[in-house]
Amino acid sequence: MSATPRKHERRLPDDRRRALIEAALRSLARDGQEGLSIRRIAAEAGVSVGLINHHFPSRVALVAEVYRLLHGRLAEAFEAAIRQAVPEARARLSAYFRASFSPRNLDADILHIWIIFWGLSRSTSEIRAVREETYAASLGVLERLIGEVMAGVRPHCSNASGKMGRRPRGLTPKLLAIGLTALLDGLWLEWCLNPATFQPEEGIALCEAWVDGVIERATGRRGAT
Amino acid sequence: MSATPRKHERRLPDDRRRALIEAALRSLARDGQEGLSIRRIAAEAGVSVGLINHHFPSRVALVAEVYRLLHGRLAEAFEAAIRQAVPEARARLSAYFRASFSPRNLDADILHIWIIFWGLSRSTSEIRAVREETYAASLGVLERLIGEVMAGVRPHCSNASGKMGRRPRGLTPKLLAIGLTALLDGLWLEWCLNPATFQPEEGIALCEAWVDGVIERATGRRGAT
DNA sequence: GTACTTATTGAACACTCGTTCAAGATAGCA
DNA sequence: TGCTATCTTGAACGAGTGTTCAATAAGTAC
Repeated sequence: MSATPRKHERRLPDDRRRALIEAALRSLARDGQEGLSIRRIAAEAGVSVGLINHHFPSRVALVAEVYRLLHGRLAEAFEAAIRQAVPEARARLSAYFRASFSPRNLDADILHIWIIFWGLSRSTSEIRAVREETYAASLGVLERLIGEVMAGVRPHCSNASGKMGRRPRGLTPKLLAIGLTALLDGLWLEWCLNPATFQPEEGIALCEAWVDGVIERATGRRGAT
Repeated sequence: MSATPRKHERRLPDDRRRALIEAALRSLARDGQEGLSIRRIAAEAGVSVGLINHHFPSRVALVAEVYRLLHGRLAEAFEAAIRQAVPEARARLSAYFRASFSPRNLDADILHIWIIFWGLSRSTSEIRAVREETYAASLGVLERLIGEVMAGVRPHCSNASGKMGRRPRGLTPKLLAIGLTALLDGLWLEWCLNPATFQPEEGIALCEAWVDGVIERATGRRGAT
């Protein structure tokens, strides 16, 4: 009646790689900086230390894959939220904000991982490269949405007191996307350092106000009533 | 004829402490995360490893002092810029932005140190406490300026902390200060991760647009610019 | 059932880490 | 010129690091 006394289980390289990446993500979420340790990742995956270097050329190669996985999950969640929204660009931006501050994404343990990645990207060119690649992708999504809002879709908010100032020059959709990304990153950062600073709905309100105020002004048009 | 062959120089505790804090700051700026090492800090200060624990109870106590020093320098620079500006609150806010993106403050090596502090504040309560303390101080400065801009109050008038005016959607000066801080932090972060993403004057333009658009809207008044 | 490929193990290596503490050096004071 | 207080040194310690690699074992093909 004895079960097979296997000492370990062999898995296909692709399966094992994915399992290691996900274990590393959990280790990072659980232990922060210290979760980067090969031994902790191996323990989290239920595997010996040596296995990681059998599937990844180095530790940073694994971390880079964790970066890609985490970005992919977030990007997928945001794009799903956008797809489910009303087709107007302005409404889709709102959906993006709601997704950004939804309980599902406001996970301090996960958000802290970005801080670790940012720290690594200074000295580790491989991590820096992944950051560039994922930042450009995120920026592109926002740039397109902002461009659509500026181009023709009427803002659904009204501005009772009508006079607009001079049209600010040089606020291109790309620069505005950089600004909005900075605002979002800054709010995420503050929220994960101290969730008591503001409420999620206040974060959304700040983003909405940014769009209503800054994009509308940059477009040089009055808000349609 | 022979110079005294002293093996080391004794210094007063306060002098030595300050020298160690400044050496730690240089070490952090030079080597990033690895610059946190006691041995690197000691080498940067031209001192033996053991001395640090003679003047500081632990390594994090020293790092906390570096945090305070760095914040103090930045805060001093910003407040000097504000003081030198025209007394109108809006102009002082602009001076704050110009100081924020001046070449003197846009030092990637220094900005990277904030990332290290943010990372430490997750696991180290002492660092987290310093972050709270300095964040609250920075926020207070911006909150006061934003409050004055919204109220249309001149800086020398005593500012009663009563109601400042109608604020349609709960965008209080404090919440707006949180948003502006997030925008500034996000822009600093992106700039130090990749200085090629935007130019300093573009960063200033984004902040100005934020004030012109968001604060104006929150106040329910038309633009002052 | 045997041969073979290779996923997996874990000890070993050569570091770095923060902290401790006995021993030594220095400056002020007598 | 001692004497003394204490600033300073640096070896030692125990623990942790990423990576390497010979040995092992699991699953597949024959």
